[in-house]
Amino acid sequence: MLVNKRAERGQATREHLVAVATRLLAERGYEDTSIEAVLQESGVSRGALYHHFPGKDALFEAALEAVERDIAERTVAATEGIADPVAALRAGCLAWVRLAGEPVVRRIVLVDAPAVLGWHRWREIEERHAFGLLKAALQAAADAGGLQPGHVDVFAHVLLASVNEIALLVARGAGGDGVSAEEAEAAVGELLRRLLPG
Amino acid sequence: MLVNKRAERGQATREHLVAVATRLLAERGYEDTSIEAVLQESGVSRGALYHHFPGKDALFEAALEAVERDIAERTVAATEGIADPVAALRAGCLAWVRLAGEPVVRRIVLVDAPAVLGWHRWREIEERHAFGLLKAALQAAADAGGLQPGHVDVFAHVLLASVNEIALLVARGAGGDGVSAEEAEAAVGELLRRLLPG
DNA sequence: GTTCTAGACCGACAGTCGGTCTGTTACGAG
DNA sequence: CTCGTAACAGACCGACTGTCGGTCTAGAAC
Repeated sequence: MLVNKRAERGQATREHLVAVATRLLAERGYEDTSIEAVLQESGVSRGALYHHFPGKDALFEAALEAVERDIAERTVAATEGIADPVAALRAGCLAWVRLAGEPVVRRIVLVDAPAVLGWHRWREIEERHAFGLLKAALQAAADAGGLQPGHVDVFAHVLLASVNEIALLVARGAGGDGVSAEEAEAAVGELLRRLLPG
Repeated sequence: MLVNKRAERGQATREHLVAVATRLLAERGYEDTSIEAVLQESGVSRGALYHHFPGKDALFEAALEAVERDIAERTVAATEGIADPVAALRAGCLAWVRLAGEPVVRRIVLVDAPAVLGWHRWREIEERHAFGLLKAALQAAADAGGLQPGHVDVFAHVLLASVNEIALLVARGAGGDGVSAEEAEAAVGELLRRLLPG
């Protein structure tokens, strides 16, 4: 073993930082989460943090990656075993709407990420995770919906943006003036029925 | 006139600050735009700025309001004189996609606003401007599209999120790996055709 | 015309934050 | 045992946001 105890401990510190950062970022948002607070809550020193991450954005990006990996995994779990492409797409979208209701996902993935990393970089990361799954599922369902191959990419983006918006509507609805979870799921169904008729 | 020259000058200072802030915010984004820079570029003193705005967020919000007012006005200009509700909706969406291609709109309205003001407050402001128009247009077009009244609100959000996403896709496309303006406008047409069949 | 008021404006200052830099420690290779 | 290096420590720096006491001047009051 070239490295072992040392690398292990380093990895542990890194993961601990990401875990603490993810929690604080979800609670307070990027701007109101200070590096100082992350250091204090994690008990890690300033030097250690900057040894693992070049800056605050990088720490945010690591947290984002962790959240994305988690929700992508949970989304595929919700669709596995479904043979029909359209049904699988529907199940995936519903699972996504439910997941995006969690504050961690909402704040980090949907609200802060575009502003912190830029829209371009944000979509690059999503493409490697949940959005990649969605695009593949839509590709598989394209024939059934009479969707031209050239439109699959744009419609994948449209569908992603739509379910994200619906998830945020549900989150707002917790206060009363919004949309209930049932209404949202009905809306997702209606949306897919209209986007992919047939 | 109870107040005149004094209030006039105050208003001018305020508007000047908003104008300078809008430009800088569009160029650098919220995080990289310092109050210091706004002060320097505008020639206004620190005290004057904080006399007009309680903080950086408030200055951002004022800039956002100004941009929203502008694009709402330009969007209605693109739809006036169109009698058919669906055609008016289509024209409005196409106008919006074109407007959202401008860096000022993209950066301030679409990328930074949700993170700075929070998603909820963001949509409140949009509801008073461009989004309000869209919802009204969709309401008018609901019958033609066989849309249930209960779904109009959610679908208005879906449509807004979709055209925003398409606009951002076009902006990315300027680099080459994205979507051309023609493809985007075709996609908007196709989207509306599927959302409102009939 | 003098006085008074209040809103517009000023700029020094405090506190915080992100990031840097110079060490120090200890694991593991040779 | 020695040495190199990854992991860590924490003092420090420049920049930034927001505050606070004070100044100036247009117009009201008389």
